[in-house]
Amino acid sequence: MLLRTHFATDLKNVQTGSKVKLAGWVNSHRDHGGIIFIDLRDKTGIIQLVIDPERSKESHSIGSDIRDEFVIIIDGEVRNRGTGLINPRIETGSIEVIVDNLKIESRSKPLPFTIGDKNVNEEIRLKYRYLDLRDSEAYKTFKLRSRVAIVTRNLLDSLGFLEVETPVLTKSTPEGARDYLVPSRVHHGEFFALPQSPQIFKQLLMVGGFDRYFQIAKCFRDEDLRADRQPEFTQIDVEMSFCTQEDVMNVAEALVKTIFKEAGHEIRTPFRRMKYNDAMELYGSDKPDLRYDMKMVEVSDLFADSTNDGFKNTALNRKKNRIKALKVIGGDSAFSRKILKELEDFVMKFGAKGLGYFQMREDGIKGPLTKFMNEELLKTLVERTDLKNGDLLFIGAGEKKRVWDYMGRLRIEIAKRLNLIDSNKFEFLWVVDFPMFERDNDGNVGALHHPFTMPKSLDEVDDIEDIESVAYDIVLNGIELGGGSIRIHRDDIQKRIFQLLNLTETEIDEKFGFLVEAFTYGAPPHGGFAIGFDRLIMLLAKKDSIRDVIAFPKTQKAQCLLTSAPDKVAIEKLREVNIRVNEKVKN
RNA sequence: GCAGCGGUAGUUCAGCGGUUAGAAUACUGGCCUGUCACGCCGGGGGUCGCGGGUUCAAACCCCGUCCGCUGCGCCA
Repeated sequence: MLLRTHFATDLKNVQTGSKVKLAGWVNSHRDHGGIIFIDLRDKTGIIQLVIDPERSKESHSIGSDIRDEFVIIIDGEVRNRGTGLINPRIETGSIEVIVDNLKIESRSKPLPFTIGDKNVNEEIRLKYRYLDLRDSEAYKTFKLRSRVAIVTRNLLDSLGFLEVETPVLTKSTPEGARDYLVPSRVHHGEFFALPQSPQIFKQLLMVGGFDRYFQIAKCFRDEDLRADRQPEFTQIDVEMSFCTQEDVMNVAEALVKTIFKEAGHEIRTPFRRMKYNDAMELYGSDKPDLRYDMKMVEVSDLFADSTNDGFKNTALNRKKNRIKALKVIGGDSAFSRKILKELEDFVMKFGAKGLGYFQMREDGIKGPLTKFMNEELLKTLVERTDLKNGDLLFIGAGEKKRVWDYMGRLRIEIAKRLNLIDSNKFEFLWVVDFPMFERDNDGNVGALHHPFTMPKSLDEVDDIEDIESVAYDIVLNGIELGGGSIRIHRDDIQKRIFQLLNLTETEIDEKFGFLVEAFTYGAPPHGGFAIGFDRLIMLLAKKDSIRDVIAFPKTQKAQCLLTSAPDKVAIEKLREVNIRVNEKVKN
């Protein structure tokens, strides 16, 4: 026998007078002493139940005991509500179900918070995540997530991609993020690592001749969290053989287009493209938000002739430094002295020594820096930046990476403050031609993308940072949605890259020997991409936090408040895996 | 690791050195046959995150600590 015949909102399409069986939660109840109203909720929505003692005395006596969030199962009859009794605020507001038989299936204690109340602290909502998920908006979000996963599988299947699962217990590799480690019971003192991505395995699948692979893969990185970063997350991982960068981009675009269509958005392909270097010079970011303009303008040459030694010396070393101007249309009136100070403090957090500015007024260009420039230079500056009355021009000067970074951040900050961002827009962009290597603050050379990326050339160059790679990122509205590259498929090139990354022969052999060896047995040229699945859903669902699109997310301290994981384990279990825990030592 | 904000009734908040710590809502007892956040009358409910200090007196000031959020570092 069925426990229910319909979901709540199905009843819109049911003949009045039909006998139905319904099941769900009591969303709210209104007991008038005589008649009782219950709003019954299931995953589809709400339907009003009426319990009338004249119809069913027994149901009425059970019904008077009912409280919110009880789980009930009822038999009843669908009927139209009388005139003036229609509730336009619910989908089923013109009908109701008169109850003939009522069963309380499961009782509920008073809830710690009201279902759907978004003002409740996240801490309490995460502890009772199963209650938070009862909200219909959460259901909608996860329905979207499910749909996107399904269209992803269908599209990639239709393009000849094979879904393959790669190991979760795998090998720790030296580069990249911190690994989550899993002790081996069988091998004393040895550990598995959880994969940061299936990168190496998917390349080995190409060597295995699978030609086209995909996976909706869980990835793990033991790094500190952000609003859009969780320690375990999901990516759509794709790899293909005998392909060019164009082939990979076509697949990625087709996939993104299909996904957005499923979410109700028609988007145009192909996406715009921009070289990494242009992105940095114009927007100070490798993931520029193109929903608003505000490009940076190079003004080093003008300051080279200024009478301020600081600016002048910065300007003269064009290889190392930049002086960038950022125009804010109408910014002179929009930004008070106090706000200018706030913006200066803002950029100084990111290493700026200060923030210069010019103001365009009725009677000419003003500002603290005008005294260092002659009329001719000021005139050129106004022309080059197309400065109009009422505009403000910010000037950032210093080491180029630093200037790119803080002026890029300033651009975003100003766009937020002036409401320049159209939240309904989707601006896609391919950022291409990434550098192969990058030096960190200590001067150590690392791979910008990852060490399996094909360099455009390994010929001798002045600076290792000048070597470009066949790598590309998909950027949407200033967020890195995903990225990929053409990979190295030759053992000699792969070895050379590891050497340039200062790995010793022994390290290469121990950590990546199996990969390099695989390339000695006939490896096809290959490449691919990965898209951050959670971030993608977050954007489509217009959520501010990745936690809203993950069923059981972790807090910023990487804990699960629902299960209290991670947790201590019994000493016997530790002994079994040959681990002893040290006392906590401060510093 | 660092910075900012927050932690007071089940929940959301007010109180910011001086009676017995309040409000709304939730909960609960009673009444109520057309409500839809039902209504009306009554009732109960607090480790003011935790520990220490200053003070005649601390939810309030100081120090430490824990937790949550946002960001920085970190995240090939």
